[in-house]
Amino acid sequence: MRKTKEDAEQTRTAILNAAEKLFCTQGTAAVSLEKISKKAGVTRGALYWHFKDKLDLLRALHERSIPPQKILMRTAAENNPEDPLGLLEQSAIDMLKIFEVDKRQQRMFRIMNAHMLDKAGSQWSAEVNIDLCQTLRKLTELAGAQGSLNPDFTPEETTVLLMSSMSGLLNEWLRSDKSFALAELGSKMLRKQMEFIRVKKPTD
Amino acid sequence: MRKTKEDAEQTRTAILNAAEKLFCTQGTAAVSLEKISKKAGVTRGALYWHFKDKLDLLRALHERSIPPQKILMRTAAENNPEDPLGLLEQSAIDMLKIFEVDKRQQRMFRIMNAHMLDKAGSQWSAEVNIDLCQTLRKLTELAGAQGSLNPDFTPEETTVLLMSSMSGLLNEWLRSDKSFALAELGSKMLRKQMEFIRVKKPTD
DNA sequence: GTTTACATACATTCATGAATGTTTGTACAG
DNA sequence: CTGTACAAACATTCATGAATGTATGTAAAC
Repeated sequence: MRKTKEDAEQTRTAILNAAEKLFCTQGTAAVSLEKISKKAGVTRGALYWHFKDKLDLLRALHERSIPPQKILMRTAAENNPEDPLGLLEQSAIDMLKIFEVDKRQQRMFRIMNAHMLDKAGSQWSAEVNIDLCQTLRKLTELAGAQGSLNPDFTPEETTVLLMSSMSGLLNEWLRSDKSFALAELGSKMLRKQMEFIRVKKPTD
Repeated sequence: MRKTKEDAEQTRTAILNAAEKLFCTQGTAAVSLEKISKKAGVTRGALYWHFKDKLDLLRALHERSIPPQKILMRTAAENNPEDPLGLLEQSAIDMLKIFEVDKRQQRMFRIMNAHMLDKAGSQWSAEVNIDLCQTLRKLTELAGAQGSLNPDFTPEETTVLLMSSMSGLLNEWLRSDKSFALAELGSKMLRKQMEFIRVKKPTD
């Protein structure tokens, strides 16, 4: 039997990994705690030692994952935006590149996406998305204030469009079983979108 | 006690309505057949008379709903496309307008979206989306063949972009609790997107 | 009288959570 | 350095409830 702290931590992560994969493929409701612990090579006793219940497991999964939105936010928050829209575009592209190769992010995206309805899940997801929306709003409003935004679109509308196209792209990529090059096509799309989001300068 | 065929049909639709609302707000896994029948004002016996099990209920729900994709497809298939991209744009706008006011479509979109993982749900959803993709592909390839497509994008890429932005827009609209005018903003976005999807004709 | 359209009752499965048992690491006394 | 006490890290067992599915009852329609 294992007893050292390293081994305990190893068990914990084994449980988390098993849960992540099962949740991703079968949904959070369909997979029992026994399935998870079995896949992790332990019993339910171990699971209940490390986690209070299924929701606690989900919370832990959510904690250890770095959602793609956070990455975008972090990049956008760190830099001082002298060119908000350019920063936004680059951050989004970076996010796509990371998401494309990070299986954990992909799984968590699926899990949290499907778990939106189940009461508790909406809390975290909503929080994350509200944070993201506010960051985007800040950047788009800054762009609007400094006159680099196409007057056809308000900052709010721009935020909605960016949120939609990004989440839609990720969803479509996963649903189509990664049938296209995410970062490549996404970058192309973003560049074109930025063209009409930016102010038209026919004669500068 | 009710016994006529009308009454039976009425009971059936009452069950479907109850299921639709509960599934939409709480997710398909969280709501039991008893909750559904109770909300419908009947017992589980009635439910089991009309439907084999929960999946059969979902299938019936899916059958009686006209998914927004179907509308787009129908419109696109009926008309003979002399201007594929224009037809596509108009069809998408029509879809948005209908979706914006049709609560049933909104609920079904939520349900099917959340049910993607639960094995069986993916079957129908996948079928619908494959159908939609193929129709879009047909139109975009036609546009490509007749030279109205921007050479920067292949027909496949265009299909992906349209699918992404549309589904993303619907998702964002629902998730933000309808915080913006769907058809209005969607039309604006589509018009701009079509500008860069269409071939640039600087000197015609 | 036969089938429809249910309601009621019951059997069964299954996940959960708690309670308890067991083994091992670890600290400390001597 | 050795035995002992205690707690961590699990495994095992059990009780409970909830959901499901089925079997049966039954009144009205046809």
